[in-house]
Amino acid sequence: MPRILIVDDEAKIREVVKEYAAFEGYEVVEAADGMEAVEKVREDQNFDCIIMDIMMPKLDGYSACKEIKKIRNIPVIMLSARGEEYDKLFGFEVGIDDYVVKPFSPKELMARIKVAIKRSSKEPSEDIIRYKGLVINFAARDVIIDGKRAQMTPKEYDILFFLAKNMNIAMSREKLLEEVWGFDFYGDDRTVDTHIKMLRNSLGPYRDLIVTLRGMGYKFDNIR
Amino acid sequence: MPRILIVDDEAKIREVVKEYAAFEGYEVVEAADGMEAVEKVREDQNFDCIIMDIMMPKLDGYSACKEIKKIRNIPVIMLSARGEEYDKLFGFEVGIDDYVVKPFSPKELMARIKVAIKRSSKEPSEDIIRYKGLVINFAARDVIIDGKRAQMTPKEYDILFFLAKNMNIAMSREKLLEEVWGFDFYGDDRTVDTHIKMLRNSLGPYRDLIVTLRGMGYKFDNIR
DNA sequence: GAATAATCCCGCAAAATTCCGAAAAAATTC
DNA sequence: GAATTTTTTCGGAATTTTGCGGGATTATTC
Repeated sequence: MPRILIVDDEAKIREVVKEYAAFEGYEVVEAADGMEAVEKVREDQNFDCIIMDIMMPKLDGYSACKEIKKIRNIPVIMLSARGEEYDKLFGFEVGIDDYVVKPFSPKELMARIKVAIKRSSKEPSEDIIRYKGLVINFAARDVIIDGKRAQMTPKEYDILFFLAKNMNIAMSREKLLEEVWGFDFYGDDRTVDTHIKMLRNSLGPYRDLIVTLRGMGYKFDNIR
Repeated sequence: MPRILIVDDEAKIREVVKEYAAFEGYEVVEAADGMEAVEKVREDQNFDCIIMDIMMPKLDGYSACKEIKKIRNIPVIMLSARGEEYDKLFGFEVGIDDYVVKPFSPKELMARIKVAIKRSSKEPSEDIIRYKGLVINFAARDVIIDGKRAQMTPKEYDILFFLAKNMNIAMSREKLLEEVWGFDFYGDDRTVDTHIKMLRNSLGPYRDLIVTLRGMGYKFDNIR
């Protein structure tokens, strides 16, 4: 269930949005001003979208948006009275994602929320990649295969991480040598083959995720 | 200078948009209906944004958008009368990127165009060519034919990628040998023919996209 | 200095490339 | 429009390349 945060000093507007959003299946949290919104985001970072008025006491919508974006890149949809400067509204330095004019159609707002969430969910975020029982944790530098931690050599980790981070992107041996070994490696191309071989062995049932691109190189591939 | 395409059957609306857009520094191309828009995109693919009405003769905005997205992922902003179904508008299966209600504020429209262009330019240029059920993914180095991944040899990939990247441009055998094989290839011209033959077999139902230019060479051709 | 990792080497099987000749298709000439 | 020439396509076979497994050697780490 996606969570959205509605920020407005008018309780009536919050109420309307909440009602529609609940109907759409969102969990709604309210905030009465920008300050409160920033605090809520700080406490509990997993909002999927924020709807925010511009004119608010304590901290206005622009400034609140800027602060929130520093914490986490949550899509922000601004509400404002007609006549505001559009240039400011969409100012990318503020980071506003979309914008609805007051008085607004709740249906339109809901549609825009949906789009904003969809769009943000598309872009890569996490530091963890999962594929079935394979979990690659970049930060922790470990790999879990069907619940058990995989035992890998440093090079194997490096190659796997590099390929996984560039998922579905073809990598030539030269590119791999450059990126994983470093520019100052003057060795045989075939060294890559050997390490891929060992990596595959370490990956056990997921060995097929590393696919060979004949005459070219390798790629990490989770498609099909 | 960014190029935008304005599609509407009312000349007056096109005129207004054109005026504002010109002021913002855009190059504007007009189309009077969906069919014309699709054709324009096919001919000259480098529009940065498309503004399109929904209600139009010949081909409506939805269908035109769908067609255009097959050719290339250009951001599309829809114009429509208030009261349209928002769900449909933002239907992701259609691929609409944004939406403005008629009668609209030209300033708002300009702001949204700016955002749409900025957003699309930010995302990693998708390096994907689509034609009906054929998807060529350069980065992943794979080709999908009607949902199934095609199995191709390195040379077949290389030729297809080269021809697809130079879509609708005639390529002599010499040029192909030079670009795909490399300058240091001293073999028979007819080698190209054989590989084209195999490539066509691999392309199955899309074999006709590789057209023969008698006495000259080949080209990748998505027209008709 | 023993264990572990990384690199290199060799050979085989499979895959890919090239070449060749014949058939087919298109263009040209009569 | 038939015959001829040119060009392309097709099928197959010889040749070359490539990836990978096994294993040996060298480097690194504790």
